[in-house]
Amino acid sequence: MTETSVPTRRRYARGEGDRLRVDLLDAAAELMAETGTVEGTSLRAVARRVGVSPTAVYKHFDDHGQLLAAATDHCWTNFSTALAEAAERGDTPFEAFRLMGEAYVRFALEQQGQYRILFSNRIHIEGYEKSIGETAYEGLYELIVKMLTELDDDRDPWFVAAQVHTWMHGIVDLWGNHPSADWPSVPAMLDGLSTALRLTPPDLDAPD
Amino acid sequence: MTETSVPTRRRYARGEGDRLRVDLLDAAAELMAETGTVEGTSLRAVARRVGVSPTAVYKHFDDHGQLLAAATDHCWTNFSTALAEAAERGDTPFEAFRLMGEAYVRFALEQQGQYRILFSNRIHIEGYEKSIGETAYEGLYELIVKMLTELDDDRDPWFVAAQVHTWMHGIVDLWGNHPSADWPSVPAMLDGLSTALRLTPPDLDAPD
DNA sequence: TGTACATCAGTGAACGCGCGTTCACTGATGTAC
DNA sequence: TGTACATCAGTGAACGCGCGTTCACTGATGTAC
Repeated sequence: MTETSVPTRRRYARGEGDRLRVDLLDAAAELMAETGTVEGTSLRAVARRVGVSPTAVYKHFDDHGQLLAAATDHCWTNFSTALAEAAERGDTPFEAFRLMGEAYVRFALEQQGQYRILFSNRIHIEGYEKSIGETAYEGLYELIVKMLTELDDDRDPWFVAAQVHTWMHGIVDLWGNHPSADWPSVPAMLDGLSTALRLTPPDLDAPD
Repeated sequence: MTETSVPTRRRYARGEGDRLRVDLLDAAAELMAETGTVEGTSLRAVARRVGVSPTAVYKHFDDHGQLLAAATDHCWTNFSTALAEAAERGDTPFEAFRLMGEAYVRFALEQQGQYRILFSNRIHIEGYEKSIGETAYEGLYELIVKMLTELDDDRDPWFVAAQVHTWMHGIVDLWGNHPSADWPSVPAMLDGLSTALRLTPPDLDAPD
């Protein structure tokens, strides 16, 4: 049990050495996701998973911190992509909003480790100043502008976006960290959010 | 710089040895709060801060995990107390709700480390199964029951409590983890929450 | 077509460190006689 | 009032471990001549 069993890796051909960089990032993201902590992900463990000596990491990253920072960026890309793809499948902004919400919850629950790394882990790595997932946030902002327009609603879309984002984060983060507690269902909470923030299609608002 | 400088601690008198237990819990909570991680808080560091040898810890805790678990409970108590005290200062349930909300945000921002430990850190310590801060949650639940009664509102208080809690958590957690992002102000978000969830005093609801 | 050589993709041993834990101990102090 | 002793509140050295990082190296491979 717990054999070392290096997966008999073949070295990359001459000129393809940069591919190891990607392998290291994937492995680091996996490990960070499994343990749920960034700082607890050791350089040696990442190298071990790829099947390479710890020294090889230094060919691609200055030090441990740079490896972690790059791997964190890797997770941001995964998250933004998932949300953008979901939103694209909606025909109306309201549908897109709902699909995006479901994708958000799905990513947070299925890729719990990655989500935690992005939103529930303060990362203090020297030189790493990446702000909150901007691509994803811009997509949400645009959706909200469209919905408010259709609703003839003059609320500040930036404020509403902050409301949506904080609430969504609270839902999935508390659920992720306290799965045993007795929470309402996901659809119920998403419905509740749309209703409370008045982000439902116009025809459903009529019989108020 | 970074001198060892043991603070010339005097050993506790005979019969008072249990006080070291409390000292260790305080130091552990402090360290956990400073670094923001539970697992990263070493037994040796806790002992060092108290001014005692690592071995002394074993007189009061079975092992490293038990120390961390007990220190986490310590933080729960601090949090629940802060919220309960704030709520008591309100004359109406609506006032109490607002005060509790402000206390929640204050605790989360001022005692950021402690807050993170409670809500943003999954703790996997064998034998530690403490669920989410029940005392604090019961206080919130009761407040919501009172408010809904005064408002003649037949919503499920348990569902509304979950809405409030998830949203509050999302607000402070995102702010804590991404302080550089451009968020609305605390009072604005709290007002927005009360309004969206219709938890404002009855006389303010009239001119709808 | 052959061969010397620079380059590339790594390796392996070693370092000093802090860690959790165990073991045998020490020295002050209250209590029994 | 005196003293032996059990108890209590700790200590100090040692262990094996995984860590980040450094250093000198190795062996395959494409390229220049």
